[in-house]
Amino acid sequence: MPKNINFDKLSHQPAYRVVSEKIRNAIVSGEIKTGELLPTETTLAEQFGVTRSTIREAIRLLEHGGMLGRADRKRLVVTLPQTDTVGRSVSSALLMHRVTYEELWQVAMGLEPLASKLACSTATAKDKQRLTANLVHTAEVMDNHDALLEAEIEFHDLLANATHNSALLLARAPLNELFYPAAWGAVIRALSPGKRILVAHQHIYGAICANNPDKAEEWMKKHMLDFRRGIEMGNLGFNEPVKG
Amino acid sequence: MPKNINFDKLSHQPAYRVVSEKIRNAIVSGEIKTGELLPTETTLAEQFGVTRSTIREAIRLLEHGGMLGRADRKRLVVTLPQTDTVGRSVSSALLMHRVTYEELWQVAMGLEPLASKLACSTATAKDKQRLTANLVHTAEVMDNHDALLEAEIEFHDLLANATHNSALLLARAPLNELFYPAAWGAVIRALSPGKRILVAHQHIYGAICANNPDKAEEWMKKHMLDFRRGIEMGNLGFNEPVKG
DNA sequence: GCTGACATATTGTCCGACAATATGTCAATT
DNA sequence: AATTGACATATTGTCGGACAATATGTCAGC
Repeated sequence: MPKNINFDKLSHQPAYRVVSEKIRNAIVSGEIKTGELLPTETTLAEQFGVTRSTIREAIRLLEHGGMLGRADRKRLVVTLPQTDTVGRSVSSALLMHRVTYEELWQVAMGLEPLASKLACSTATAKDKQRLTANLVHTAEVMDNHDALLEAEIEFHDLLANATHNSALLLARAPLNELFYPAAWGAVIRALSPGKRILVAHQHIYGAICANNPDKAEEWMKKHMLDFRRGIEMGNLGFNEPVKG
Repeated sequence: MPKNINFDKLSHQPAYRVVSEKIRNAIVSGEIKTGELLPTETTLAEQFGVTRSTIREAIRLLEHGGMLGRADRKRLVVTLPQTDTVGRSVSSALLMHRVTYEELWQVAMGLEPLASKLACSTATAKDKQRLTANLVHTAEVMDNHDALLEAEIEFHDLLANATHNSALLLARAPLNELFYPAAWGAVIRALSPGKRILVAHQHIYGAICANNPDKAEEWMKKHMLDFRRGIEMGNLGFNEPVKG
């Protein structure tokens, strides 16, 4: 009787994938530090024992994630993935999943008040200064729909940055890219809520400067609920998929 | 006096980037639907008027985002990016940013109670059935550290899936991959809190079945705070960077 | 010391080739 | 009729070499 040999399904990974994974490991493990130049394609090809074409495909795999940037448009340099870079691939995924405004709003309801609360204890002088400048600018452009939208988005982004929590920044990246531009844009065009927006922002900012986390959180919640009412009043299709 | 001609700094994007972007647009705009096969490399090369190598590099750029998968290990097929696939690149980014357990915990504090609350009204019978099975299994393996950790992670994942909110799922993907395995793992090994975990899960599950969002949210908060206390009691380096 | 010419290095793109493998076709066999 | 096997075909993975464009380094000349 023949032995029952158990062959494990051999996983024939293409070479460019293997190479890519090796480079990726070298990067996240810190073996190649951020800011350092990646070896040239030819030397990489020699080291891994493959052709330059294969190396190039492996590099492309990583390039999209944002961990590789261009130093001088020639040599590649290891870079810290920026929020917006990573956010773009997440946003693509969400668009393909036909994510609705409602779903994004729910996430925003979870993250934005949290950001407000955290920012109270983490915001630096520089952060507060940027927020101040944003408020001034918002007051100036209150009647310009496009400029107002831009200022509104910037406020939320500055606030999130003031937490200095990279996990939070990445988690809310799709809000910047998908949710606010489309949803706030619609509300602003339909209702011209410049005044209401500014007042809410001012209260949030005030609470942060007063180091009052609860109040900051509460006002951000109000702000988001207010926004939701705007969507509903304008009958703007809260349950429809976001269109990129 | 010569006219002041204003040349805009021409941005010489490499061909593989342009091609990649065009394909990406075709995909997210739905021009190529999910499940459909991507044209073969040679036809793409003819259509875009570039070489196959260039096409291949363009494809690699998209492949990492998870919007392209392999149908039969040959032809490429357009696929819905899975949570874990997208999550992996986010996790890489977070690792490079030297994200701390504390930061991830803060995000978890924002998203997990939210998931509990939302799941009350969205969980299907199938979802609840899966949760039940998880609870039974958790009770069985309560003294096996590895199995308990796995069950604990699965509970939170099932809960999040029960919201059927893809934005929320993507936002919390790094928790599954980075936070829970390392942090919960440490707590479980140090304190053997199997009983406490199970009780908390049962309360959350009970609140969902009773359609009591406030209670579900509250218990999840307790659960997360409890976990944090565990970390602090064990003196397990809450403020250190997560090691991948 | 600065400038400009020149060689060098590196990437972007092209071309052609071949092996491995999945798919389709069709005849032979049971 | 259904299955099998042989064979041609299509497609991807990998190779090797080639050349243009451009950034970098070097060195003479002013």
